This record gives sequence, structure tokens and C-alpha cells, in this order.
Amino acid sequence: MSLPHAILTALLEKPSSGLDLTRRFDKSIGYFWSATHQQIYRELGRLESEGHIRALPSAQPTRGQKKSYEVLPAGRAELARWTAAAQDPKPLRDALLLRLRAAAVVGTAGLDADLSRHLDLHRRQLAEYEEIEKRDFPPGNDSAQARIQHLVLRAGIELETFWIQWLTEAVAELPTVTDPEARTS
Amino acid sequence: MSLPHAILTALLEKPSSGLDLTRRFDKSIGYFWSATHQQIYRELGRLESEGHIRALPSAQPTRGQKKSYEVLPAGRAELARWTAAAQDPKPLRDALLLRLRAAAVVGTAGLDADLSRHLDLHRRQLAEYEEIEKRDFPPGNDSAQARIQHLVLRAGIELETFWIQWLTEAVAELPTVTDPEARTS
DNA sequence: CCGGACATGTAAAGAGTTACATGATTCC
DNA sequence: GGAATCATGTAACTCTTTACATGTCCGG
Repeated sequence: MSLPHAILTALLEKPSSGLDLTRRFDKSIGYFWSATHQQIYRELGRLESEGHIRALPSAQPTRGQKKSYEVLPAGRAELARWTAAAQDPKPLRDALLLRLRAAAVVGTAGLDADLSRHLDLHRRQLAEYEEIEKRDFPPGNDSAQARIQHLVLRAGIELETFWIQWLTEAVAELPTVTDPEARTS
Repeated sequence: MSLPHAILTALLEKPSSGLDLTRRFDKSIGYFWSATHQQIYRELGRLESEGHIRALPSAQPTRGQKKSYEVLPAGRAELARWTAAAQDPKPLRDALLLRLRAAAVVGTAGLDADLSRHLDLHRRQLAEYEEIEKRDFPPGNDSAQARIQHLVLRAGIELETFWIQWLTEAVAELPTVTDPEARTS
């Protein structure tokens, strides 16, 4: 139930068309809630029919024509409601940890290469976040909005930092492991 | 595409019935790949029809009767293939971060209570993990399997530690923020 | 006027969630 | 023999992903 609220947030920050939103979901909002253009168009249709957003009157409604949306008061109220409502955290779901657990049973052959690849990807992501931090959050600006947004970005930075550290450890530890295949089968 | 492999891993560790698996997915494997009993039964049916697992011959096949499964060589091979195959990490998806971003636009009213609640939940989870670590990974045991399993558990511990630290910071920072509602609307 | 980029959409399949249904066993 | 519990399963729905379809605009 988060995608509509992600879109409302994005539209409040700046009224946009479907494609604009898609591009913004490739970065920014997408760093912690990704969505494809198919999801976005469908959700825009729903939000409009519910009276949470409306198309800006300027554009024509035909296909292939750009159509921008803005948030209506009802949409803003719904977003505020959702933001304040209690929600349980979702349990962790990570395929890499699962693969490691599987590797403990069927052997680690081939896994280390992908661990190294993930390590590299996380290093790139961290570099990107740090670039953004340097650009958008120079010391001194501590408006309310900037502080919250910086807090969110720091979560991303610290999570990537964790993965880099953990994967480094994992890569160092894995190759020395003897393949259990020989013993268990 | 991870659930069948989670089940294969669990069954290799120990042949089980659907309900046994459901219980094990409430802890252990479920700490990083959760599943409900409905998903598990459906997937057991699929895995059996594909020849990856089979019901242990002992039990009768009627409804309400316990039925245990074991992994066949084809299932083990499939699991080994999947474990070694390259997979891209899934982008972060976290509703709490999204809510914070929304709060930067519509105001933080009500959010701090839920942040505190999450903080408490993560503290409990960390305590549970540390209990497991103390019980299952006493210093000295460094078999191949134990080292990999410990590595996975440490990921959980460090992730919870991160959230506790970050949420503590967030809770400390939020209440001092002025509500943007007054300015932006 | 045609090919490519831009822009909005539809269709179908896969994965996960929620609610409900049914049979067997056990305990009183 | 009735209620509670154990155990397996169905059905319907939502969310996400992948592939495809259609229309517009612009440069050559």
C-alpha cells in the first residue's frame, strides 16, 4: 500500500507527468521505493479516479500527449493520514543471505564471484549517495525539510556501508571453506 | 524465484512436513525469507510435480494426514545451480524511509510515536539474534557450515544494530522539527 | 514522409497476502 | 461424542514484473 503514497509525495514535491515520475523513480524517491512506468500509470489512473490528484488542465487528454498531475487536498490529507498511521516493519527478505544458507548445504562453488560483484555494486551505490550528500546537504543548511531528507539519505549511506563491510568479510571467509559436498553426499 | 530454493534448503537441512516447514519459517530461515503456510503448500506441490522433492513413502496421502518431504538429486542440483548463479541485488524498499520523506512535505505529526515503536521492535529482534548467537555459535566451533551460518546471523545482528542507531537518531531529531504545514499550505 | 525518440498505456504472468474450508487426532 | 487443535489445502485478491501496443513529435 505504499506506491500511491510514494507518488503523492513525489507530486507534492513537484507536479509531474507519468514519464517525469518514472524518471524521478529511477533516482531520488526510487532509492528506497522503486517503481516501473507501468505501475506508475496504473496508479495515476486510480489516484485520479479517487479524487486524490487531477490532471493539470493545460494538456489534452489524448494518448501520446504529455499529461501532468497535481495533488488535490484529499490526496494531501490521505498522505498525512498514512504517514502518521502505525505500520509494522516488514521482515527482512534478502536472497543473498538465503543463497549463503543454501551454500552451507550444497557447497559454495561459484558463489564468491557473485559476492564480489555485489560488493562492487554496493561500492558504486555508496559513492553515488556520498556525491548527493556533498551536493545537496552542505554543512549549515538545517531547515526542517533538509534535516529530514538528510536523515533519509544517511540511512541509505549507512546501509550501503554495512553491506560493503559485511560482503568484504564474507568474500574473505568463503574461499577458505571446504566444500561440504564431499562430506555430506 | 527464491521461495522454492528456500524450501529446498530447509528440506535438505531436515526433511519435514508442510507444517514443520511453516514453523521453521517463523524463525531460522524466516529471519531472512519469510513465508506463510499457504505459500509453502503450494510450492511443495510444484516442487513435487517437478521431481525436485518427493513425499516420504511412510505417510498416507489423505487430507489432514501428516506428509513429509525429502529432496531428490534433481532438487539438490537445482539448488546448487541457483546458489551459484549471478543475481542482481534488489533495490532497497522501505516504507519507513518513504514515510519520512512524505513527512518532510506534509508534516511529522504522529510519526514519532511509530518511530519509537519500531525502535523497540528492532531492539527485541536484536536481543533475539544475540540470544541465538550465544546459544548456537559459541567461540571455537569453526566448521565450514557453522562459519557460513554465523556470517548470515551476523548480517542480521548488524542490520538490527544499524536500525536501532538510526532510529535513535531520528527520534531525537524529529520532535524539534517545525511542522511545514503552517508554511506550505 | 519516414525513422527514432518520446509518451502513455494494455495484457498476462508471477509472487505474496488474506480469508476461508476440510479432514484427522486428541482430550475431556 | 463434542470441542479444540493439528494439518493440509482452496480461492480470491493485490502487488510487481515483463513484454508488448499505440500514438505523437521532430529531424532529416
